[in-house]
Amino acid sequence: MNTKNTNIDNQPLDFSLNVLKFLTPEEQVQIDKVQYSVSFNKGETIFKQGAPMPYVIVLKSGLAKVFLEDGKNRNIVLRITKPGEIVGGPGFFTDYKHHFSVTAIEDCAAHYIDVEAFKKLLLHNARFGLEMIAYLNNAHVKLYEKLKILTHKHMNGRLASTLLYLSNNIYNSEKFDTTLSRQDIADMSSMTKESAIRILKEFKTSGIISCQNNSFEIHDKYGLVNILENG
Amino acid sequence: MNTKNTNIDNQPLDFSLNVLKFLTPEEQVQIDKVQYSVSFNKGETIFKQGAPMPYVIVLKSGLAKVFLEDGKNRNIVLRITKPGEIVGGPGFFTDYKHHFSVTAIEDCAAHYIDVEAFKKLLLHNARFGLEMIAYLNNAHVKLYEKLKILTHKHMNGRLASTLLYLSNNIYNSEKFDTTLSRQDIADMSSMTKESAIRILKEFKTSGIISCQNNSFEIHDKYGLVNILENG
DNA sequence: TGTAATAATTGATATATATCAACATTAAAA
DNA sequence: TTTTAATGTTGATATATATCAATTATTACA
Repeated sequence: MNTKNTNIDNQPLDFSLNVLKFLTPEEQVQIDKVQYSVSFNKGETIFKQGAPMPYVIVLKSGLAKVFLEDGKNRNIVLRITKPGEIVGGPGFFTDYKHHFSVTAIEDCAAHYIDVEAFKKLLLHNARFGLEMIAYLNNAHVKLYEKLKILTHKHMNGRLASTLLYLSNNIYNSEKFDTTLSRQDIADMSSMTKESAIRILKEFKTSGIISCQNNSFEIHDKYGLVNILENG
Repeated sequence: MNTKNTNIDNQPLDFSLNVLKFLTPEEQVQIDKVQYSVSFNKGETIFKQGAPMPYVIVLKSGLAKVFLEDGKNRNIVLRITKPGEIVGGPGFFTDYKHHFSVTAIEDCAAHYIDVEAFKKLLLHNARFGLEMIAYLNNAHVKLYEKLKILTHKHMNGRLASTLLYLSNNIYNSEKFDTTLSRQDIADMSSMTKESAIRILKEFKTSGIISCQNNSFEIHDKYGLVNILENG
């Protein structure tokens, strides 16, 4: 954290963005009082796998990578998290620890919500709890997809999947600049950065994409889908 | 399904086993009325990935494998499910479809609970909902572990992990007979059956385990842990 | 019980992927 | 700007793992 971290000019939560919209207006006022905002610079750690989790975090602006650390030096980037998303992970109501790390890949702002206050809301508003279950289940299904891709697809397919994810889910454009490094892209695709670079070049040579430094453009989305599905 | 499938002599649910214990006595009576029991022979499909999910299932007896199908011919066995465990998967409150398949690996009996009745309980009993969230989060954390092992460990480590899982979590003994085939064990470890067989032989030769047909014995559990952690 | 079908095993080989080392480029800092 | 550090790129090589084909053991079943 740095000097930008402050809750002096605290920003209100945007309740339209996520399951928090299922809170009653009174509950929303109540939770807005106990939350506070923190800013992070690109590259800063928002929280760290294994650390205790006194807060549920809702990203307010910027992008962050959510990743598993394996104790050695290889990471698995599970997803990129966007504004409005709840990042607390499955730690709550189990061991109250974070089970993944989150690092800002752009300058970020995040709301911190006390986990006990959050729990109280779940205990008093069953509808909210139900929506939370739906939200968690959704994340769970996505993890199954990831597991299938990472274990049963070859490198080309895995990298195609990563590019499609970035284009469709994160940058919402066939053309995007990213602050992700080649290593990050490799960590999203479960391969070494050397392999990621080689396959990017292959894709470039075959005209499916173009990329230079941090600028990417997907020319043939169907081609990528085909590589993902058929090898 | 076969002639054993019947709800004529319906068995009552055992509420001590899982999150259902957080239901009130009245709710337990209510849910016991709408549930019914079904029996499956070894090898029978309990439910199938992609199928609609009108029921949450609680295994009553026997063991079943929970696995992802990738559309081709390779499966990922996520876990073995035991009596008392809720098997409904993350389909509920998302798309009401099953996101994995479940097949009996022994003769099984299962309780079927109407998913709408289950949902109603969640809406009326927030405590139950909270425990359900904890339960789902727990499953989520385990999936992270699996993801780490399957993507960052070599075959020896992955197979060691599978053997430890069977011994510690399923059969609760260093010595166990299993109804899992070599292919199942391979599917749990994300490798081909040929590779699984070769590594089992390696483990046998080095004296860490012995196995013949369906009988396994782990002689050096610490050795397996070491292989899992260090290669 | 004998026979067919299924599962387990082994070996030879091909392929996918990581590793290592060198070098180039870009970004950061003084 | 110059220098340093970090990141990206390429090629050569080693290794892990899958595939294929053949053989044997086990189970189901007529």
